[in-house]
Amino acid sequence: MRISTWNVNSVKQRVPRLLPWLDQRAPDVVCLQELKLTEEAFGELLGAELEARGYAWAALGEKSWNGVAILSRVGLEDVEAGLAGGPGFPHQEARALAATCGGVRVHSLYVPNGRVPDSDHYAYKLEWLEALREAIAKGPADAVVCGDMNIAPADADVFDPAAYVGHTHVTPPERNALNALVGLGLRDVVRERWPDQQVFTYWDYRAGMFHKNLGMRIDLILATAPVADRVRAAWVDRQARKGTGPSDHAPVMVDLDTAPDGDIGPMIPPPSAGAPRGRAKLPQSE
DNA sequence: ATGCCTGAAGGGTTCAGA
Repeated sequence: MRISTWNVNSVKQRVPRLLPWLDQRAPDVVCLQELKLTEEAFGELLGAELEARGYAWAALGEKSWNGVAILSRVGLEDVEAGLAGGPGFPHQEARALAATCGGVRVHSLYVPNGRVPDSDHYAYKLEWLEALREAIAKGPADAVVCGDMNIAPADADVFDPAAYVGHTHVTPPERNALNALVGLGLRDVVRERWPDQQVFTYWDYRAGMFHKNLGMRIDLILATAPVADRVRAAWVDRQARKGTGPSDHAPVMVDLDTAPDGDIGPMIPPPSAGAPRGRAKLPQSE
C-alpha cells in the first residue's frame, strides 16, 4: 500500500500537476493539504476525475485558505472532520481530517503556521498541536499522521539553521510539541530511511531556492510501530516540485508491505472501462 | 529591495505563506 501526503498550495491551481501525478505514481492513499476551497468546490473540481481513477475521497475545506482531503482506493471509512476539542482562530479551521483506509487510521493535517513566535497565531499553533496529540492518543494502534506539520523536527531539516533562529518552525516549544506527539510511539519513517541525508519537502518559490536545494523538511509521515515496521520505502517525490506550475511542497511517499495478516482492506472495483487510463507525463524540465 | 514567488479576494492593492 502506497501512502502519500502533499501540500498542493491550491488544488484548483494544481489540477494539471495532480492528475498526471496520480496516474504516474499510483498512490493508494493521498493526503492533501491547502486545498484553498470548500469541500463542495473540491467535489465539483475533482470528484469525477478521482472516481474515474478508483479513488473514494473525503474533504474538509473552506473558501480561500486551508483545506485538507484524503483520497483512497483501498477503502475510506469512519471519516472524521476536524479536531475534537481543538482551538480555532477564531473559528475552527479546515486543518484535520481522518479516515480508515486499508486498515490504517490515516490523518491528513495542516498544522497552523505560527507566523511569528509569541504571536497569537503561534500560541494557537501550540494549542492546536496539543489537541492533535490528544486525538492521536485515543486512536487505534495502526495509524499514520501525515501532512504539513509546519515544524522542522531538527536543525538537519533546514538548509541553514542559523537563518531560522528566532523564526517559527524551529523554536523549542514547537519542536517540544512535535516530540510530545512522536512520544506517543510514532516514528518519522522518512528520517528513519534517510538518517544522514539532507531531505527537504518545501522550497520557497523565490530566489531559485528549489534549484539551489535550499529548503526545509516540514511535511512528515509519522507511523505507529505496527505500520512503521511495514515500511519498505520512504522518499520525497522531488520530481513533482520541478517544471511548470508546481506547488512549493513536494509529496512525501511511503510504501508499506502487506499487513502480517494479509488484509490490506476491502477490495475496490477497478475504474470503469470508459475511464481515463492514460499515464500522463510529468513536465521534464530542469 | 530584504515579501526576491504564488495564490486568493476583490478592487486598482493587500494579506498569507514558512
